[in-house]
Amino acid sequence: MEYDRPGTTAQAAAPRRVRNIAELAKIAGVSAGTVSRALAGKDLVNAETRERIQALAREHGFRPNQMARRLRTQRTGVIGVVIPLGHERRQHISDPFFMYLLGLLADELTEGGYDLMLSRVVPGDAEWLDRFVDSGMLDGAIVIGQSDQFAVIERVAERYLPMVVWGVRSPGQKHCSVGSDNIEGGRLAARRLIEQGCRRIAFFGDPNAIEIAHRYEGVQRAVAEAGPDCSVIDLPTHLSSDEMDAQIASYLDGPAREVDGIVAASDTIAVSTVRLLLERGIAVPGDVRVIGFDDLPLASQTVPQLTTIHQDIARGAKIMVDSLMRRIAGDHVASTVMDPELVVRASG
Amino acid sequence: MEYDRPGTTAQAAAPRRVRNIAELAKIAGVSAGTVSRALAGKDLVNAETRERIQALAREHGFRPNQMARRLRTQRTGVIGVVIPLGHERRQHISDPFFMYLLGLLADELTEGGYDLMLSRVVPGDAEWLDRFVDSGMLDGAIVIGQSDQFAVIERVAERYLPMVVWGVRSPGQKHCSVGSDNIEGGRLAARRLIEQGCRRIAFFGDPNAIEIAHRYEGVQRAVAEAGPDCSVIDLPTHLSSDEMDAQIASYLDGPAREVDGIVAASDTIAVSTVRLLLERGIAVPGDVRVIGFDDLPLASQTVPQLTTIHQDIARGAKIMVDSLMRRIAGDHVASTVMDPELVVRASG
DNA sequence: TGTCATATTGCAATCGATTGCGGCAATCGT
DNA sequence: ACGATTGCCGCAATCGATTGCAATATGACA
Repeated sequence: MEYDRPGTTAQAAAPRRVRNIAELAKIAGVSAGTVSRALAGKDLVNAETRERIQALAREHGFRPNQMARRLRTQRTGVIGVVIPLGHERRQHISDPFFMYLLGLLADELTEGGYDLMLSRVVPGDAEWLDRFVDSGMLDGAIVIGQSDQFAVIERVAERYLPMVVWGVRSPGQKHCSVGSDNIEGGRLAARRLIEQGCRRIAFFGDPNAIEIAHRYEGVQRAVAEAGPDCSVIDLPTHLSSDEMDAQIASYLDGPAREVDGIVAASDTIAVSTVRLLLERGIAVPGDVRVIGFDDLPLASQTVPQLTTIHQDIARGAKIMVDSLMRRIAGDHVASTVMDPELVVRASG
Repeated sequence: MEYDRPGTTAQAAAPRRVRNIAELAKIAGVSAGTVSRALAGKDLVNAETRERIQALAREHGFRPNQMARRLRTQRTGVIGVVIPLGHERRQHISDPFFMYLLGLLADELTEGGYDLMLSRVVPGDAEWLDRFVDSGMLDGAIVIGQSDQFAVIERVAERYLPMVVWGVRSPGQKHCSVGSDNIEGGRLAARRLIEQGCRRIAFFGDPNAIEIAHRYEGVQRAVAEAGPDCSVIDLPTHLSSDEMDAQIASYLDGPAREVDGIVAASDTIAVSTVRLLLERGIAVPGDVRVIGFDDLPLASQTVPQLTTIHQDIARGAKIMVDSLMRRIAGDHVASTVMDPELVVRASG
């Protein structure tokens, strides 16, 4: 009574793995070309043999090598996503804004049958973006944030069309960007503070990134419009996501001690700021009002919930992917600037 | 006086783009093989010609096609990262835990010269993982979370070695996993609640994912150990990240009305829970204590800060990449189980 | 000057799938 | 019954870089 003869069973259960089309062709008794067509489901091959070949492929666990297919077809089905971390000392991808946008992009792209290749780049030289788009692995590229690499992006955009960038649109800019009106966003934030009675306002953020610079500019404009009794505190710039807490603390204990309103360049900064204020016994929004930027999910999860400038990031992701698809198809697609909105919650 | 003759200058400034090695070889007056070796920096070619070719490549903006190189060398330099969303209805990648781990993995992998290919998969059939690892584009694979796909992962692991999985280790398991002792974590959380005087405890999470099931089991054990006056409230299971708020609310207003302690299956759930409790005028931790799981950055950013079970995710990421590298090299690497720790902050 | 070692470079096969073109047989039309 | 059409399939070139081996040139040495 041998129900299970080792070896025999194993062999039958798991046939020798087929590694390429030629092998499968030999087994099926047809040519490689036919197998290729059959697996692709083309109707140039007889329906019967097509199914036979597909069954054989399944049985032997065969799947065509994508690398070869892509080399031949010159189409990779991969979109590269890259964040230039030019203005950041330490190198991490785990910024909540970026992660959130990345997730949305992944959803949109997989929807369209594309894979997503993630590359974190710390621009050491001027060629980082060239290397990325010339890698020959990409059908298109998405750049998240211009950081301080505007010129580099501009140069590459001139010769590489299927590229879309999250960030600001500047006059005369060549590359296709999608983003919010950051100046207007900054202005909205500062106006809100001013309307609520704030007079000494601080901006927490690093203007080396161009988007942040725009937000700061918006704040300055709103303050200027408000008249001479209203002012912006000048702060030392660098606010890396690395030692953010310590730096914010040094602001709060130093030059920003006198402020009654803070515009944070991002929700992440706002959240930390609120927490540090509360730890010092300073009431939010009682003593100091804080306004964030982005309106990430976390903005509504904190206590107090964050008053912030809403960017429609989900729509932005959709537009980016859409614009990219059309650029891949050869269309010329213009930049998009979305309107930011003030969302009043509890912190400011 | 013609300083600038249009055409001539343009041609000199931007030479015709070279598309492949053969073209560059023709320009350089050597063979394709030599160009390949020169660009790879091998010392088989004369130093002088090597530099000449490299200069030529730079001048013409040429970079070898990675697809072809990878086809030939059978090495892609790409690690695939996939999250199976088996137990989730709606499909989004933007879960904070996943995003955080992904960021860390990206950092580790890019450090080692690898690119990262992201794939969000909603397992429709049993072949999703086969397709992924057989795509021929990957040197290795990282699976984040076993979801309800344990069996599938097990099957693939038996024939595909370079794969590492974030999640639980079960007795006799074939695949290489890295994760925390979730049962112990659940127990730690419940013990803490019990020590603080809680007697009616609820667990918020969906046990269809095996890790969550383990955490729940830990909670049950601790409660059982605490004696008969302590109990766990039974809740309807599904808690998708999609409509989390509404579901938590329905718990709080329904079956969990009487609880004095809550173990949340993740910090995300804990944060929402705390907020919803506070909105109902229920004090945390005064009336109800809440303990999270993961200890994500956001756990220390909320008010009140979250008491939670700490997983050393950064170390986990490092170990995963490390294990994967060694598996790619052919080593057999065992699973890793890390010890979770209770971090007492303010919520519980 | 002849022989042999060494330094460079060229040649051509190779990775694995795709696809235009041509061939062959079965079927159709008259 | 014979030429024309159609359906199905095979052949071989192709995508672009890599690499083992052969070939050539150069220099060293006796």
